[in-house]
Amino acid sequence: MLSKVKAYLIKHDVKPSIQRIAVMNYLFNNRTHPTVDEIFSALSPNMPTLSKTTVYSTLKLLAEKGAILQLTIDEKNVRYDACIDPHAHFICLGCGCVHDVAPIYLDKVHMEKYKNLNIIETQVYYKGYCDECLDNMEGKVKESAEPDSHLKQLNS
Amino acid sequence: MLSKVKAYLIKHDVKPSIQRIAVMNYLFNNRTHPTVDEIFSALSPNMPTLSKTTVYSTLKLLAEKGAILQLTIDEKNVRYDACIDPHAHFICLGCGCVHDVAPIYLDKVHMEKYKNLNIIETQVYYKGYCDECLDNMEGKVKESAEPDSHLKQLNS
DNA sequence: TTGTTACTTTGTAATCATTTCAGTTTTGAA
DNA sequence: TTCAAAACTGAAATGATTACAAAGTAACAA
Repeated sequence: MLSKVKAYLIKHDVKPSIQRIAVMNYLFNNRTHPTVDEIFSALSPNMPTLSKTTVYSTLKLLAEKGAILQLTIDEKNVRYDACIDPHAHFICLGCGCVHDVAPIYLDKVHMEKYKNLNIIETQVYYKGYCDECLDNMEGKVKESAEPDSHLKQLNS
Repeated sequence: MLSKVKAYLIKHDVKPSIQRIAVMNYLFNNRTHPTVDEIFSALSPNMPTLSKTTVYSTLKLLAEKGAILQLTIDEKNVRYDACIDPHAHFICLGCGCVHDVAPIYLDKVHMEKYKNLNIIETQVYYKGYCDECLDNMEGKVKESAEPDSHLKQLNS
């Protein structure tokens, strides 16, 4: 079962230590874009000797090797994503949850124009309020929470 | 001269104090996406009583009111941008410089699909190496600095 | 003008995510 | 088995950001 994770690490030029397998496996099974703390807290009970420093260094290594994505959509905490296929992210300004938002394709003509920029990674972040939070607001705070001046939709 | 800045603040429902005008004016004149520290260090000499806390709270207020943009493209520091028109950002993984990358238009069909997400802000971040850094590399480290596994271009 | 009230600014202290580092353990090749 | 390199650990340091209480300022009515 974990041999798949092991193979994945090796494929990405990461030596598969117990700790690295545990972190990578957690990310495969938890697509909630967890923070370092969440990952550490989840693994710690079953791995009492695990150090948070190791979680930090492992995530850094995995991101460097392209095995995972590092998201800065949340100003408070860096989040990690095992899905490295092209897709965008949505964060709810109410509850802070982060969702995948399916593959995004940027305008071909536009991308052509910036070929010379040597882009090796693209991040698309959407910020707004999820359905659940909107329901909880029920019009009362909604207005003040969404000032027009915040509207910056980039669709043509 | 500063009355324009003043009017801009009032337009965005921000009371124009001396400090707020100074911060906003700095952002208007410095389109380098400065960090809190850069803004504070630049203003401090001419405003010896200015507190860094004030710079923090002012930037937070301005962003909340939609007068400026808050960028999390740089993992180290939050950066601020006086230009609130739709545009994307590029950060150089070598020197850390941040450039504007002209307006980006996301695929219309795609956006239609996510109308229900109540998106009120969109951020598009590109990461790569600027020309200057590429020149300095001259092929030697270039290879190791750009592993294929990092390639995640989102253009179709 | 004076008094009152709310808002803003200031500086210090606290917080919290992240990094550094030195010592220890593990791994893997000879 | 031995040994050097790599990985892990935990404590301490760092550095950005926030909390907070006190001082200053603006608005405005009496």
